[in-house]
Amino acid sequence: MKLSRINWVTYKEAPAEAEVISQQLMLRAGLIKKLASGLYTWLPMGLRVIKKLENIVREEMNLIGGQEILMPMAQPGSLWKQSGRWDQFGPELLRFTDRHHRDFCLGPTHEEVVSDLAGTLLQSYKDIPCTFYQIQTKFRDEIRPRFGVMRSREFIMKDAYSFHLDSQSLEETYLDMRLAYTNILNRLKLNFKIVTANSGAIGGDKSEEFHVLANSGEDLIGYNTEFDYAANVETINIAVSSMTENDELPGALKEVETKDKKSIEDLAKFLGVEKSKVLKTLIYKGVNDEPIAILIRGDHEINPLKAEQIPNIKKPLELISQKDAKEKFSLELGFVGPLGLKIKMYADADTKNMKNFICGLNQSDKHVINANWQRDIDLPPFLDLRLAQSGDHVQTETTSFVINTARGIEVGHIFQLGRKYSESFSLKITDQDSSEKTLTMGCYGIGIGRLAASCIEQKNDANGIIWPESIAPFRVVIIPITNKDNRNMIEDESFKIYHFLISKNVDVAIDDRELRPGNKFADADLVGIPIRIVLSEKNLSKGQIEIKYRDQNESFLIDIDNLEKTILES
RNA sequence: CGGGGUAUAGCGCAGUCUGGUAGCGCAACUGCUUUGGGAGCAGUGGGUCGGCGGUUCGAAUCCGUCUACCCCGACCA
Repeated sequence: MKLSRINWVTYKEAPAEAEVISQQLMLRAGLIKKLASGLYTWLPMGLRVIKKLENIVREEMNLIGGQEILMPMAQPGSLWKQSGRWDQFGPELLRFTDRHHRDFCLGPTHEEVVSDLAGTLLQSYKDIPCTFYQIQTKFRDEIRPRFGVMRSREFIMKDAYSFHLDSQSLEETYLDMRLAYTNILNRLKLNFKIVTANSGAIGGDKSEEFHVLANSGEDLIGYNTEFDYAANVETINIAVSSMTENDELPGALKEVETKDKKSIEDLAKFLGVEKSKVLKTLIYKGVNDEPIAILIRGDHEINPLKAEQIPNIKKPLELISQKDAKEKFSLELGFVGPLGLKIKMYADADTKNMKNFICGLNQSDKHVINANWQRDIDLPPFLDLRLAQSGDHVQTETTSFVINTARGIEVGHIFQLGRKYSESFSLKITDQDSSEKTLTMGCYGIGIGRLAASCIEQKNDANGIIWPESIAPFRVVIIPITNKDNRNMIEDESFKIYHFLISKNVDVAIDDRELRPGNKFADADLVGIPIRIVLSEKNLSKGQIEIKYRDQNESFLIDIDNLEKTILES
């Protein structure tokens, strides 16, 4: 490709709204253009990256026997009502009606459509197991699109669905898929972890997420490398209290003025204590308008997935509003505490060993110090209700250990769905013995745009993107350095090399634009082309050309005769 | 959905308080010079100042209203 023929514009400055490095560099390097919140156009240079990524994913899917299909993005609402997700999914599902007033939605995922397909395509035990996949645009009306293509509303995703007679067959395909995803991420040279996960809105039995480690990641992962353990903190059950019992003697319960100290942060600072000395009381909505209190240590956070297990609590978990608290239940938020509180209470297990703690007194601007269980407050049920933190102990079947935490970008998610959809869509086949059997399913997703962004998050420098060779927009760029006297000669030599590399199937671009060398170097670095070949009069006169790899600092000279060997073997 | 902010040339911004000829840098275009890390000189084009309404002799600027975009929060009482 001649770069003079691509409409490619680069910028020295990123738009002010670009927050994370991948978003800044994608915009600066002319890979994407924003259309509206969470909607991006892939420009010619950027789409080359996407197409290469898609092909890597496609190759790995085909290797494990996946069959590529393409399903519609607009989906009939009737299918979603059949699965029950029309009501479950919430406003992320973009709904609309057609001219006949029929309900439709834009597909955020395709379990319904593929189930409908499987109902007609799969008849006999001979038809399974099988796996369908597609690479397609999804739409999710995200509450807050962010970070460029990392969390956009419209995005490209590879989604795959497998059908089986029994869980053993499902497990086999699941493991194939797990390996395929591992291969994909390895081919992109990404540093990632496979973590056990919650299946969320998709539903199902077992699931794992693939997280690319990056500080800009939106998820928190608890891990222990020694024990080969990694899990989304949401799923981690905390086995051992991080707080051992102490023999502190109970002090006298005492009321304190705490004017306007509504947050734990302010309160702890005001009283000169650690946040862990404070018992936090959170009031959630219950199913029948009856509030429920959760007590937790001041330095801990509620795990919504665990809290939603509390009987009669509203799902999804929702705190009551300031207004309702005051008007309906006479609660002064910020000063609520278990002392004399008349509503149903549950406490996190880690509060059990707290002694002489601080809590609200259910009056404006007042807390108490030296509160103690039993003496002052009847024991509530103690449950594991909090999010795991770095330093927490995790108990597995065989052993226990301490975890660290890291941030991750969720690029892939694989599920063993079981029969959730096959039952609502009556997916049955005839078995060998002529009996009817209900199918079981798996589903597997990987975000294409998010993979591209992840690569940039993990590898970049002050000059721009450092792509892995497998997905760079071009693998090699040739830059001729000319002046008016040697122009024809240098360009001839450059095009000779260009055509030679094309004949060897090398993905090569030549920078034939009317620019000074500095601009060409800057652009090549910014867009992250892995190999740069520079032709200059000085080196050509010795029969040499200069090679520089994007991820190394120093360039080196080679004889032109050695070009093929150098490029093809690198 | 709640809170905060922004909207002026393709991008980054000033001008708004105190109403009076719409500016700067980068980018683009033309010419000349230059050609190993985002060139220099000279010149050129590009704006209904987010939309609508109001106040005023006069509005980017003041008032009202709508819209879009961004940030924080939406579980920390």
